[in-house]
Amino acid sequence: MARRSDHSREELYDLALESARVIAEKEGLRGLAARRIARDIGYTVGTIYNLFEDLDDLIVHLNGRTLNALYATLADLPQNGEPETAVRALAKGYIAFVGDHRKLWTVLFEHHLPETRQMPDWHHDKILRLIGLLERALAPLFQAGRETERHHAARVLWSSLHGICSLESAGKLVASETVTAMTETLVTHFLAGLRNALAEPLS
Amino acid sequence: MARRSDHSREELYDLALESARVIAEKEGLRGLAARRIARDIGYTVGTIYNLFEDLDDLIVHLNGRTLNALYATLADLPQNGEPETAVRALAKGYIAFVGDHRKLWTVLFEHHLPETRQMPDWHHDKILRLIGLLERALAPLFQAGRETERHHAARVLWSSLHGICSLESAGKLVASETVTAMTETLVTHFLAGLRNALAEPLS
DNA sequence: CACATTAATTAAACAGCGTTTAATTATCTT
DNA sequence: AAGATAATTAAACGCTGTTTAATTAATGTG
Repeated sequence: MARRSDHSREELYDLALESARVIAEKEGLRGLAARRIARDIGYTVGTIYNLFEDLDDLIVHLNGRTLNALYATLADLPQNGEPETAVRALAKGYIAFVGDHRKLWTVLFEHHLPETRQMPDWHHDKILRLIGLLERALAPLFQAGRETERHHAARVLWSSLHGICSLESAGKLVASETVTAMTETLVTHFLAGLRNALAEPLS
Repeated sequence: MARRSDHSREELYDLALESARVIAEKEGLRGLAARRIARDIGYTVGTIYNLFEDLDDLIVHLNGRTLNALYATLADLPQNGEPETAVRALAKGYIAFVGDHRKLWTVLFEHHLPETRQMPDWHHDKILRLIGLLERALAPLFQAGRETERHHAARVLWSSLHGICSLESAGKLVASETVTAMTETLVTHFLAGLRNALAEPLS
């Protein structure tokens, strides 16, 4: 009924997010409830509210960890010289991550903060870091001084890949198309078109 | 306290979904509550549950109407001969729809049924009908007998466009990139790459 | 027209939710 | 040892989705 020294603040924070992760992997956003997480870690709701602003905040932190995990799997991928192979490797890794942690990944994009609140900066940074991997993969295609275009192209690829996985995962594509085949088509044609455009001196 | 003949079943169904639409446009998924819709239309929750299986079902029907509205705005777009211009027109219309009905459109993709349940067939049909617009726009690029490839390419474009709007709308792109610019890049390079691949007799 | 049936509607209840509050008490500071 | 700090709890508030039994209006039938 009062201060316990069973766990440090950091340990509690970790226990809560780990419990949230397990729930999310099993049941998605619908299963994520403050009281349930509290019960899981052997505390009461109040402790959750001592650790996090509210449930939205907890989920944002959970999503931060998901972004970390995604980065970890993509960051140590072999990044060859050819943009095509590097981009394909990243896409393959991304798709594999989605397959291995479907519900967790879904929470990442299914959860929306109320519009009065915005994502913390560190969340944006984690996303930037991921897109940075694509930018690096694309680098050989762009001359120095063309960082803006590279930046832009990486975002288009990132978003498109997300869209493919997202619709497929939500069953909103209705197709027998596999994510892999669609991504292959995207990467092939987009990069071909991009290469071609960059070869012409016009733009 | 019993049967009223203020409205027919169809009228009630319509009132409920219209109320849901208004709420969703203003407050998104978070505002959608069975009791609130009931109150809005001057009935009690029980009536909502007499009309719909549950709240998920109601939202699926709301999303069906959103898909209808989207189709209505895209279907009567001028579809010129050139795939590039037709696809661009569709993309522009799509982006405009998202801009005009952001929250409503977000509900469409933010809402996920529990995995034990699946979307009704008519929902899939509405999506197929939309993708069909893209397939038609791409038609001139493909020879007869290449419907599978056309089908496939349309899905890739559709998903990519969705991804761009989705991440931008959720503030998960962090960029000053406008949706329009990203879509322009996507369409340009993807179609250029596609055209090029189709010109080569190899595949 | 009367009576029986059907079906819409309601109020009430249940169990859960997010969040806040005041009280308690273990730990930390002095 | 005493006082301040901060973690933890139980309890409450108002909300939620959903189900239930009761009510009664509309409908079908003789």
